[in-house]
Amino acid sequence: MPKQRVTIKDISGELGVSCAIITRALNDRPGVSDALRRRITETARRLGYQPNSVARSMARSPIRIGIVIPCQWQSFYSSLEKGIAAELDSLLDYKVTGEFYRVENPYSADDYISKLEACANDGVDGILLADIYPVGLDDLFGRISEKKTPIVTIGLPGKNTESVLSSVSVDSYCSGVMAAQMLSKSVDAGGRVVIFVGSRENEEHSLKISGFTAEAKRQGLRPEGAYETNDDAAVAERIFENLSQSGKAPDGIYLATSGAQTLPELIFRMGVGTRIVTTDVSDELVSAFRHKNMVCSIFQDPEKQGRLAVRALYESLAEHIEPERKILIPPSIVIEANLAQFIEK
Amino acid sequence: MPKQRVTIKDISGELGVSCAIITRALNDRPGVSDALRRRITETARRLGYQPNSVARSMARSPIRIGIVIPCQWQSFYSSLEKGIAAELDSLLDYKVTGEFYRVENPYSADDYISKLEACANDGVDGILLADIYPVGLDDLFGRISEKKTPIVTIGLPGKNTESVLSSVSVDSYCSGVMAAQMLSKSVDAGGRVVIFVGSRENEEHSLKISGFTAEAKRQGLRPEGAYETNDDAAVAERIFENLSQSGKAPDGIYLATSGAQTLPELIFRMGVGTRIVTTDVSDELVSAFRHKNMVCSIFQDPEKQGRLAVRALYESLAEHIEPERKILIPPSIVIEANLAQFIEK
DNA sequence: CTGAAAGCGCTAACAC
DNA sequence: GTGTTAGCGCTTTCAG
Repeated sequence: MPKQRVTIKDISGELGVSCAIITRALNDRPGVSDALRRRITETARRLGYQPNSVARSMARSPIRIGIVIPCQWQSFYSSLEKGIAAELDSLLDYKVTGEFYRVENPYSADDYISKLEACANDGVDGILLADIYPVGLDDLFGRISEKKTPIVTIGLPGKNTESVLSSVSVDSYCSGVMAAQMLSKSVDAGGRVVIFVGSRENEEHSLKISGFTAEAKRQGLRPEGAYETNDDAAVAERIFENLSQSGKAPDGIYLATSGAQTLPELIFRMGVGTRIVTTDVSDELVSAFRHKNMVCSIFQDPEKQGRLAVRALYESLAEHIEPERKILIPPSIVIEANLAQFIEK
Repeated sequence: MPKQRVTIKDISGELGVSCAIITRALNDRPGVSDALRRRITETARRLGYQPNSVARSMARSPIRIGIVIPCQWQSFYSSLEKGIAAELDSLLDYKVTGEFYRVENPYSADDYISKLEACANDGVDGILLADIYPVGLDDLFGRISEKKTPIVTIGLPGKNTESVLSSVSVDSYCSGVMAAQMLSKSVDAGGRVVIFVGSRENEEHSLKISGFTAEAKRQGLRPEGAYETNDDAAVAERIFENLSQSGKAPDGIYLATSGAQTLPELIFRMGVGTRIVTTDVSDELVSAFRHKNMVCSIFQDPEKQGRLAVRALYESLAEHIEPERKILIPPSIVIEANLAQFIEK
């Protein structure tokens, strides 16, 4: 019986105009005189009007989201896709549907471009673009036709960001800092530490290097280099063996890419004391957590990245809510005791 | 243009009955012949009908949730309330409203009972009950009048759980295990560790003790006792000083209650080497993270507990979804590097 | 440029 | 027991 919520009907009553014109005005659609539009927005604010998102999504025409994503090829992408699918699913009642466009060769910009264009030509209302690996999207956006379809990316889009509504990624610099701090709890002061990444060209990987190196120094450790594995387990293993050749294996390693998850096992077999911080949690990695050299993993929550990206796009499309330009997921620390929560999903 | 979603209209067409009777049947409401009810549920399943929650919440009458919660007295409760309020807020468009009943004296069962009854008498559709500290709810449920209003608790409800629809709490045993594992990364094998709790009578605290003690042993540490602080900082400090009297301060401490957050500062001032794991993140604690003795904090995410509790109650009330009887929040590890994400909220 | 009317999918109130 | 009607708050035709 108290103050009900304000509806457009209230505004309509207050102003003596029809509901139809009010929606148009409030949703920035054409076909309203400037004078009336101003009066409407004005009284809407005065009355404290908040659109009812439930009623809105009931009435509007369906929203179609196109998803351009590499074929599942790393565990990262399959989790990512799971998150995207989950969020799409929860938006089903809101008349949102997703259409997947799968990129066969994730190293080919051309493949991305053709899928992006196909997607835009199909007339989707918004596009979700999973990152190109290992480089940014600069090249891409220079070449695709200028549709005004909003794009949300997963992974940092590189320099050419004007055409991107929002990007979702992990806070990579923070990941690096966290790895260094965790290592410093198990490695004595003055210990030598290294970082392995996929490719330095990838902005997120280079941010991890910066964060890790800076913090390692601050913690009194000795950072001794960043190595590129190209996400090839064999390469990673070779590099590590070379490093240990001279009899002095590093005291700590931050394996900052989820592309070479077999390295920990090699390190255990070698019997060196190197403490390890890894990235994410794949099946191969699970058993490693029991080993004494394993410090923790830094979890990037790919599933959450997928969910947030869909949601940002939806809110922009449906509720006219401008998303943050850059959505950063804070990484989590995984140890043996809380491992379960990161794999069950 | 493919297959649209199945609606009750489709079922109605299929069976030649009205939509009204279909809702009744599908929502287990009286006034439908058993035969028809069966036919309806049958074809609903056959057609793969999924109720549209958006349309449903538009049409139904409002849902009122009563929230019985202590006056904010620990930081835990203010975060909890923030989470509850946030979730209620996001359910506004779904015609859900919350009414708060604040308990003045959280140590008095009588106060809880009177508020619970007031709440039930006001005719709310569901009740959210924040835990009684430090004991369980056993005493309570023995005495309140037997309304069938569903109750969701925050915190373990003790033995008398039949009357509780669901309980939301942190995974306390896991917290204990995590604390022990984190300490074992900084404390040498054979090190002596202790745990401080609020009260052993509190089921969650005693679970923390079990988890911590068992895992400390497994990690080769020497657990040397669990101490009750009654959430009194002065008591906690006195106990710690006594422990260190003989010149042998413990090598590690798990401060498993958020009630005595000033202890770390004392330990720093004493200049002993004791490594510290704390609980949650309060303002007093923030500066402690820079200290070398600080290992981490185990975050119980009170805000999330509040959100999940509201959601469980809502889904049960609105969507007839039976919640898990016991919803366990996995704790998170807080170190200096990721501190920000836990305080900004 | 503005309004009237229909309807999203479901539920509630009332007839039959 | 079952059907009919009238909305929930908003958007979307389609007239004017």
